[in-house]
Amino acid sequence: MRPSSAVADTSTRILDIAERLVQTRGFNAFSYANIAAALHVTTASLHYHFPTKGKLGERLIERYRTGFLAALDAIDATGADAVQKLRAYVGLYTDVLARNRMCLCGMLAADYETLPKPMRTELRRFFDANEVWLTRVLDTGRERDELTFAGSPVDAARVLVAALEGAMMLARSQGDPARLQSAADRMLAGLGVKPA
Amino acid sequence: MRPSSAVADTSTRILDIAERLVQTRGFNAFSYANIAAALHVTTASLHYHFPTKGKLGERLIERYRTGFLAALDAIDATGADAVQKLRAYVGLYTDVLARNRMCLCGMLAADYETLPKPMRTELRRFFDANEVWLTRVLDTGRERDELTFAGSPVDAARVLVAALEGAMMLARSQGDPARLQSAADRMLAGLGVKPA
DNA sequence: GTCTATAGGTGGATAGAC
DNA sequence: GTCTATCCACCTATAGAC
Repeated sequence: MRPSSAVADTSTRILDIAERLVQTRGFNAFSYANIAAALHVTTASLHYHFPTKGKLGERLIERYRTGFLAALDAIDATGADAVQKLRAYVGLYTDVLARNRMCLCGMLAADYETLPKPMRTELRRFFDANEVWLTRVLDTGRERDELTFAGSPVDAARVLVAALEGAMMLARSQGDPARLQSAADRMLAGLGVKPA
Repeated sequence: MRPSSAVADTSTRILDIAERLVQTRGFNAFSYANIAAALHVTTASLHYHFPTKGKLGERLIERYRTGFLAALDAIDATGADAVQKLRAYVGLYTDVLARNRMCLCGMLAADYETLPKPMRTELRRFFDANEVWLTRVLDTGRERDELTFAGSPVDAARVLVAALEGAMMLARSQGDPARLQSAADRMLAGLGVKPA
């Protein structure tokens, strides 16, 4: 999920910086000039790698989704039970906030109305994939009596994502990062996960 | 909560238009030119009423909070029980989305890092006041056995707000407004509110 | 791949006439 | 209160040299 510490190529470094800017400021509040300054190059140089801001945005979401899904695969690979998987899933969100960032796609969801169509499509893909994974974990977990909750797994998955995204935003603006973990604990409790 | 249908003075009309723009596009994606065009005046004229964009933003949040708190007072005035109050509270959010808007303060929470200090202060005030009301309803409701939930009322209030704000954003970007009500129903069920 | 230079547009904001 | 005119900073993007 985090950029490699090895020296990366220019495109990657551009994406790393742009990602941080979107995660903190939003898509409409950063510029090529911001990236150029951080990278000590000119804005013309950036356009060689990403012809338009929209294209840069598309690659940003695509890469974020890939990294996120890789993290979900890694959780699956541990062979943990549903409870442990959910705790690890929540950890992906708390880790982002711990680095003083918001979820890239949560930020872009707020910017949705102003995004070019291809970015909107990429954004939907992220939340769809996220939901698919979470729904499967919830469904399987309940079948195995590791989890307890009423209603459909997909609805439970959606409200969990919503609560995490919302809590992250509110935690920042209320100046209290601990509220994210607190919200997550409550949501997990509602799924039959006992306090750690 | 909605602008009066009677002819309003210029300052009010400016706020009405700016409010809609922020609720759909965010604070950094609207301009004085947008408002001027909608109002058929020049941007210079707008600066007479609101000297800076930051001051306009402050008044926007202040007015939104006042309207929101008035709506909460109206809910209290009905003398309804906690269950009915919570349903009415959720209705405030679904009404906003039904008008193709986001919560003004949810949008500004995403823009938080880029906001001038006075706007940040106003924003916190909104969520604090919101939380105080909701906490009281939850606390009283549980005392009277109208609600059932574990943990502190304030934590329950916070996660409910987070879920509603998050669900509103996701409902829009996933093109499925019904997800907000669905998320709300789930959250209320977790507070011991039986399906309507 | 990165640069200089620049285009063409939009941003928030102000001075001063009416 | 609203206008015209204008400032200057910033924006995304391109052309063409190196």
